[in-house]
Amino acid sequence: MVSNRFDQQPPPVNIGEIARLAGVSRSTVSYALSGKRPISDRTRQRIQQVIEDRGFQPNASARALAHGRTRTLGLVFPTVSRRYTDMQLDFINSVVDAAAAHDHDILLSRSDGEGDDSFRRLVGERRVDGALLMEIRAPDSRVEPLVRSGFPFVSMGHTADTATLSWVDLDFAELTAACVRHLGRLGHRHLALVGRPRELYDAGYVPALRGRTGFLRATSELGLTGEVHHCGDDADSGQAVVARLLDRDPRTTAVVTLNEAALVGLYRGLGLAGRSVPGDFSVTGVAAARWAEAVTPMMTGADVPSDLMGRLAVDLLLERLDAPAAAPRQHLLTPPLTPRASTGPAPDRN
Amino acid sequence: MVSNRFDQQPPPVNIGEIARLAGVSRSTVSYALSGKRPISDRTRQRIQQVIEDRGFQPNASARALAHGRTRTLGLVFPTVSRRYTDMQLDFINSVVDAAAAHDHDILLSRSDGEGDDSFRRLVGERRVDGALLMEIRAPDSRVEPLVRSGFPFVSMGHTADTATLSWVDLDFAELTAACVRHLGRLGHRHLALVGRPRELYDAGYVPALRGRTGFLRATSELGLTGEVHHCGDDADSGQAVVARLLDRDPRTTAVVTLNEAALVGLYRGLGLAGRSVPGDFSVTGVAAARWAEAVTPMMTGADVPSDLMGRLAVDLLLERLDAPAAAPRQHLLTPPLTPRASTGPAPDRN
DNA sequence: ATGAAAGCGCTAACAC
DNA sequence: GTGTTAGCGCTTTCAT
Repeated sequence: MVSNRFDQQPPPVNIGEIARLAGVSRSTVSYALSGKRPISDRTRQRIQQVIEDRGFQPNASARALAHGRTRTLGLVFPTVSRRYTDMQLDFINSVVDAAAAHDHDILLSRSDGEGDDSFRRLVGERRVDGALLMEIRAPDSRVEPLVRSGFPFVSMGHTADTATLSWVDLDFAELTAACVRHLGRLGHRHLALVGRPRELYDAGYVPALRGRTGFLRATSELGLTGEVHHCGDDADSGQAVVARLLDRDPRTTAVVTLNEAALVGLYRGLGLAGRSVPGDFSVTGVAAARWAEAVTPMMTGADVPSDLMGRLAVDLLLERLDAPAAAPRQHLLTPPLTPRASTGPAPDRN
Repeated sequence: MVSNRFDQQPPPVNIGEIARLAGVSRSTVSYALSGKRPISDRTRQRIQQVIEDRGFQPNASARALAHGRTRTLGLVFPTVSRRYTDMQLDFINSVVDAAAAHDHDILLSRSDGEGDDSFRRLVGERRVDGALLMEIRAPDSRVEPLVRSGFPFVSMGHTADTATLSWVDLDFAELTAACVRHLGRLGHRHLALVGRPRELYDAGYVPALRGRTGFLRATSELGLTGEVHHCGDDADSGQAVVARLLDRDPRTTAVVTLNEAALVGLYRGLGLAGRSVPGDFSVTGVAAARWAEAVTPMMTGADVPSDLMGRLAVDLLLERLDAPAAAPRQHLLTPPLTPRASTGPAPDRN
């Protein structure tokens, strides 16, 4: 046993100690802290003084046990996503900040539902008051057990149960459709969709699915051809998909992309294929502004408002916690296309 | 008050209920769960049965209060880093997984130390058993209060107190030096360092500082010129820094970069400046393999082992928790340069 | 305006 | 091998 600077663990001050030193009862200290009943100025000041002297801070576990609230929210990612994407990172960030603004903390968990240890700890052991489900899929194994147990949650993305659950989502169908219409107006007749990795579709990842639906519907409504392509979440895959889509339909003059991580590679691939953007090829889609602006020429597209979404999700969840009986609410967002420099008139082909 | 599916909150089962149904005392149930004292097979089975029937799971707050351990670790980012970098994302991921492997959860916090609400909740209210400090700086306002209070923590990156604290770090000085020596062997005489954003240096961000030191020492030892440049954490800044460094010393034929997010832009800038990699310009540095492999030609460099580092940090912290009196330990990692395609002999200049 | 006391749900020392 | 009981540190009725 080596002696070191960690030895001097200070005695943990508790509310009883404060009460004793201030010459009052524990309940008085508690009420002085919560303000839930009137305390004379004199006593309050004395208590305040002692609290500051001893640096007292109420123990969170005790408080949670007595009060029934942990003031902690769970942020639950499915295990399929091995790595977080940039967009998810933004969410984590905004969720942490939004929660902090309400004196809440965020507990991170990667789990798929009931069978999962982490999930059990989170909801079963009541480590958190509510959960935020990231990367929602349909069906999503996390949803059913939560609904059944009445555990409060908000999902990022929505499944079939639109009206009975609380969620925040981007209207991917409408966003891709808007991209298609934009390209249609510019005269493009042969489009391609650059989607997310095949695994996500197989896993029922909703945004990807809805994006595809919107794309197919819009192209068919406008009488355009539209080929759908999967694409890995990385630059190399983006580069590779260009060759595939030009091979599948050489007439293609524009793409709509839902894959921001592949964007850099997409441009690289187009360069290699001898297509210049936006001269003879247009690119648009849905991505964080940061990605859209990282490429040259910068991409025209719908910017994902991660910050807003994180904040809305936290607000919705806290709302549920405060009023469990109130009707669930939803936010379906449709950010406008931000015009940049990656789309132009379809090249002449006669 | 609208009625909905959330109304049916099931009565929370507790250990007393289980004891009653199994016809034993609460302590017996507790011991059956923990295995801390022998239980007859018959009783254990009966208890087990009831537990499964009612889906009982011990309440985490109560357990934490009684046992003095929350089984939660805090992951603390300073507020300066507005967004997480890719590397930090990898850490978050690996830390969450490593913690989960030991039945622990991760609480996220953005805070700079004592004055901070989030920090107070975390350590003051004892929401977590220990903390992992990300993005350590020198001086770091989070360190002193923690040391003073004897709160267990491990930092990613190390400050002056090398031997008395627990930390995991990359030997940035040695890594940049290795890059310089590599370039020196290839005949390059005029180098530049592409660093991190100026704010990080100003904030005393240690990896950035040590990287600079190693670069300057190695270049001077080898009689090479070496110019240091700050660079924002994004592609555009990477592109911009190329112009700056070629302007400062037009003889420059190689760079060492510590800035992975700027890498794509760095390549783009070199292309615009008419330098081909590795024909007439070499690029090397420290970055996650994913980034090094995202560029063409792929970057030769030291790959950051985020996964390993996250795991080591969690192990170190749990070690501290189990044996607070043991001497602190450290891991200083020096991953080897992975040869790829971005470095070559210095171009002839006569 | 304040105090006493009964929990919150669990663990563990102390019986037997 | 099992039960009894006293906490863990706080909140909140119920008294006064």
